[in-house]
Amino acid sequence: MRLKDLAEHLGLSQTTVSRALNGYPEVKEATRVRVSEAAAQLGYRPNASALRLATGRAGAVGLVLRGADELGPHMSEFLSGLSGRMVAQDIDIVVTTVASHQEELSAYRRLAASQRVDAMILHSPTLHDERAELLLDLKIPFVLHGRTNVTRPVAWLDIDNTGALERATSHLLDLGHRRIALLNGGKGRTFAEHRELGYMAALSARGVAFDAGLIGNAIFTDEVAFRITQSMLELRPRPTAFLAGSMMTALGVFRAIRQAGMTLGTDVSMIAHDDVFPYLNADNMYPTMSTTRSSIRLAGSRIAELLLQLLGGKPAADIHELWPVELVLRESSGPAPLF
Amino acid sequence: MRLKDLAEHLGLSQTTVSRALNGYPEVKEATRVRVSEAAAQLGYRPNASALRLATGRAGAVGLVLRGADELGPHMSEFLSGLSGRMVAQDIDIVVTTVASHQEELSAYRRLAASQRVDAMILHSPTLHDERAELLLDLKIPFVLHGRTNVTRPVAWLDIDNTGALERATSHLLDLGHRRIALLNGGKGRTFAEHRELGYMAALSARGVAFDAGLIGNAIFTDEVAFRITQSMLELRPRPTAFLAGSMMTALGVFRAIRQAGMTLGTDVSMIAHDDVFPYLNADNMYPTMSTTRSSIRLAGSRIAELLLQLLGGKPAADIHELWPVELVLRESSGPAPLF
DNA sequence: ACCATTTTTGCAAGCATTTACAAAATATCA
DNA sequence: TGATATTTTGTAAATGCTTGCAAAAATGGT
Repeated sequence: MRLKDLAEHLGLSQTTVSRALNGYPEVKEATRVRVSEAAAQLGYRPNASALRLATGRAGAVGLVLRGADELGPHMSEFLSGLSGRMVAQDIDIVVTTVASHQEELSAYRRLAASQRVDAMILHSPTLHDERAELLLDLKIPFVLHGRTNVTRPVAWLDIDNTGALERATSHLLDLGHRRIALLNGGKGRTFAEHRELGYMAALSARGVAFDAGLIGNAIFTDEVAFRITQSMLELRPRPTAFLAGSMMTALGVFRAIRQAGMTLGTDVSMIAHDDVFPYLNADNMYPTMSTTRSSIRLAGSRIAELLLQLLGGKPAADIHELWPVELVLRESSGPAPLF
Repeated sequence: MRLKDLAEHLGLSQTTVSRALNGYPEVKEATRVRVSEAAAQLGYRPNASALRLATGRAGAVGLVLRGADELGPHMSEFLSGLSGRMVAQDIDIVVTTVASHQEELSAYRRLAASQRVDAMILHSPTLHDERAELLLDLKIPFVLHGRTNVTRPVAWLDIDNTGALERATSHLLDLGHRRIALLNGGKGRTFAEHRELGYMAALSARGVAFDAGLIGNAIFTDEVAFRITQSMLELRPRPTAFLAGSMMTALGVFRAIRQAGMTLGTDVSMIAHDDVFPYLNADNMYPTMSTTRSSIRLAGSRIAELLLQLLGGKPAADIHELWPVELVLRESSGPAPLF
């Protein structure tokens, strides 16, 4: 069913039918109704390729994922939020996975040159991100989930990681903890650096010495967190509190604490960062988990919105959002133990 | 940089340039080289929309995901495999998320009517799957990951869930276990039904009574598995072995066993299904985990291949692959305890 | 009933590619 | 050296939509 067929069926020109369906003002109301009904009845939908060629818009946004580690629960939630909003505008999300940094850069070049997407989502940035520079050079609009240091204006949405960690760390210090472990993300990643900044700021505000041995930089998985926690618990004096970078990390820390015969919330405290996974509720854990919380799904749908604004012509320089992070205290964080 | 520009730059017609780049035989070798070099030099790539309109192919395949629960680690791995293969053919993967069954069906209709994709990937089927029927009605080619009962021919790739569970269950029976719990996927889902079939077959082959209380049907997450295991361990007589539907499930079972003060591999045994996640290695666990193993990532890349064959004209009826599942015995499965 | 507006519709030219078909250039052979 | 076969290139139509501009129809005022 092409536009032409529909037009013939109605005894109208393609022009009129097209205008009726696209809400142009110069078409008679009665005609519009007649056209809309016929279109719905016959299940007409414009051919996407033709529409894209005619309008010059790709009707799609791109998302590049590196390896499977980036395609974990965080990205899943984010993608849900993103897609939910995009589907309403009939904009596709084109997902590409790449295995290396080089592959990633050439993926952007490919997408840009073939005009497959109108814009990109850039995520998990490093402090100085080559990908952002490339996208700017390629003049392909994008919204950054996170932040990075570039001179040219960039649209971004980020959560206040520094503030979150500063508050969480301060709270643990208030409870008497002095040996506080930080299970952070990979070195160089902006969010991890920001978190470390907040952690350090809180420590130095109290004059508490910093111990590099209490910082772990790794991917956020159960297993990895389990190992790191195990070895940290063997330190003397051992840490009495843990800051876990994600809920997955928290599960690993949890396991290691239990395996060491200790009890979470009394022997050891923990505050985890909660990206709000529907299937991993901090309230339902034993003990319930104290968290710094910010919905990554919400971030996804908001970024979709920002992307639409960007495509609508709003300057990237005017698109910046820094979301505050809640600190929710539950049972896993308690006073430091007295040895 | 359009084809026209490139052609003018070379002093050739669009036709010749197009043919040179697309490997047609009737173009002189010297010309082809000259064109290819200029194209590479100037970074020319055909405009995707124009190419799609001209060829009538969408150059994309669709993947619809329901809610975030479907977008977990399994899908992530699968997607990696799929994308890795598709990128080589310059075929996009268009991802849509939907919140309800109705939304899902209309998503297919939308994709089909607008000819946004050449084919779809259908996954997580039920025994009788309405979505498969719809796709068949819409005449949109698809490859099914799993199996379903439809009369018309369907291309599919599945693993031998029945065989896997039959072997795993038999092995536990050999070790003397008589109360074996099955933590299965949602009721009605084909893979879950197939697994139950294998489980039942093994039981009845030994004349072991079936107890409905030992079967759990739920999503494969740590938390849910933890709860189910906890309550099952309170049964008297309690189960002495667990069949876990996924590695996430296994982690939950693990935790519940430990929390109950029991030891995995001696007090309780477990065999888990391992979809091979790079960050969750059965060999690195304590104790190491016995598994039924089949790489879901490999399935993803193979399905990409099958999809290409299907688009190449191979009849769906000829595209069926049933993969055997390995049984890898490690430390988590041992003899039944003597009470 | 006529003219001037205003509203509504249609014609045809894009958009960037592919690909029948025709034409030109080159090679082959007597 | 032509005539013929073969290789190489070009012309133009087609893909299905949008949209500038022109034409037709309806409306309003006198």
